[in-house]
Amino acid sequence: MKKTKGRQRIPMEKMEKQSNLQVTFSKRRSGLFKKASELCILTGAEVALVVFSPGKKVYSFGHPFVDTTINRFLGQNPPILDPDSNQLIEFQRDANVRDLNAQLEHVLNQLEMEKKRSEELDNAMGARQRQNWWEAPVEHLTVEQLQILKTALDSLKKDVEKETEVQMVKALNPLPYYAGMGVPSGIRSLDAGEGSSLNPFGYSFGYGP
Amino acid sequence: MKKTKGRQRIPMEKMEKQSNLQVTFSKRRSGLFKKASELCILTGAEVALVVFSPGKKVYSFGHPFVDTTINRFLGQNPPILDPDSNQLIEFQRDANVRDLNAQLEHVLNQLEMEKKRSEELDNAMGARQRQNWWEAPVEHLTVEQLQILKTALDSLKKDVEKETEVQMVKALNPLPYYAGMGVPSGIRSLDAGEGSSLNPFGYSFGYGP
DNA sequence: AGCTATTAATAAAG
DNA sequence: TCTTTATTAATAGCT
Repeated sequence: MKKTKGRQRIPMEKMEKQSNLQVTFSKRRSGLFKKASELCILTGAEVALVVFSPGKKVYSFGHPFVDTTINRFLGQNPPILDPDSNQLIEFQRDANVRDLNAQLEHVLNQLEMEKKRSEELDNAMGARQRQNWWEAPVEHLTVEQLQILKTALDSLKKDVEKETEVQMVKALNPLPYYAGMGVPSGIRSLDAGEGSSLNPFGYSFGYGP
Repeated sequence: MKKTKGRQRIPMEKMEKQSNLQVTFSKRRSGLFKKASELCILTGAEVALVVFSPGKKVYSFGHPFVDTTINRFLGQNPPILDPDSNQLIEFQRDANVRDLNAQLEHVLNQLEMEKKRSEELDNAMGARQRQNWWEAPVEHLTVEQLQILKTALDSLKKDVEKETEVQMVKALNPLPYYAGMGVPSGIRSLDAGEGSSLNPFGYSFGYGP
């Protein structure tokens, strides 16, 4: 005997039952993000995907990054270099190292902005409201932490850049073309609640051996 | 007898055969856009999707519009927020810190994979081939550098996690902001060449020539 | 959060 | 590219 009715066709229209809507959103969002990442992996396409849930929580996915792709779409960024031909694995690896560098650069920039924003908050508004909210004047501490973080990232960035530079020289020698963009993708969610027990990126990639 | 082999499982990795890659991109792009629109219709979710093909042609989909959704994501166009809620700003910033953490996590994973790949290369194939390629046995040095990088990232990650943990506690005060539910959807493509005449959900490809 | 019966998506081939 | 299979993948309805 059949244990369940199994999948049933549903009309393509706004779901009314809140319960079903919620679970359907979760399932389909997962599927959508998976499809997006697969498209990137399979074809090397550049993708930016932003989704606001019915509950207004935001989820995003990007390859190589949400922001770079969006900026490019907005016509404000130069196109990312062509991955083109199938090449020696070594070169791919080198490209990936460069990607890490780019990614760190990205994170660094974000951090810079966060720091600025924190400082602005500290200056612009008194600590009163935030005290009410957190019961503690932790803003300065936060700024300091961010500063420390910033420093750490800076030195880290130097390391990566040094590494990258070496690799670049080696890679540029025998190869006539210049390429960037490798495997990396970025995904993030401002709220994991609706995303269930997914990894920090809100979704699991089929990376790895 | 079977006319075709039907669908076959394919490895989730970059496709090498250009012919297949092209057709796969087309098919999967269609599927992705369809899924995105279905998610909107079914759950009323707000979505922005931008895809650059391997050939750098761009396709986009948005509900209610690509731009509005992107702007909202970028925080440029904050939909009617509580005038007195600096909490929202605080929360946003906290969320961004969490994003940084996620990004670092991602970079870390990438680095891990790069390291593995390097080691595999060192073991699997002798340095002979790469020597021919680069004229120098620098592979070991690279691995070491990656190792150092890994360590640096690890400690950095701890820092961020600590910071994040603090912020999380403070931010456990979700504040979904208002957003109007728009009916219209918009989709556009800067290049119709790669787009088919398919139009399963009322979105159309191929503005312009 | 798991299961299973179905439907939907899609890799191959024409 | 468009159509037709033959399979695999996604997911609606339950628990």
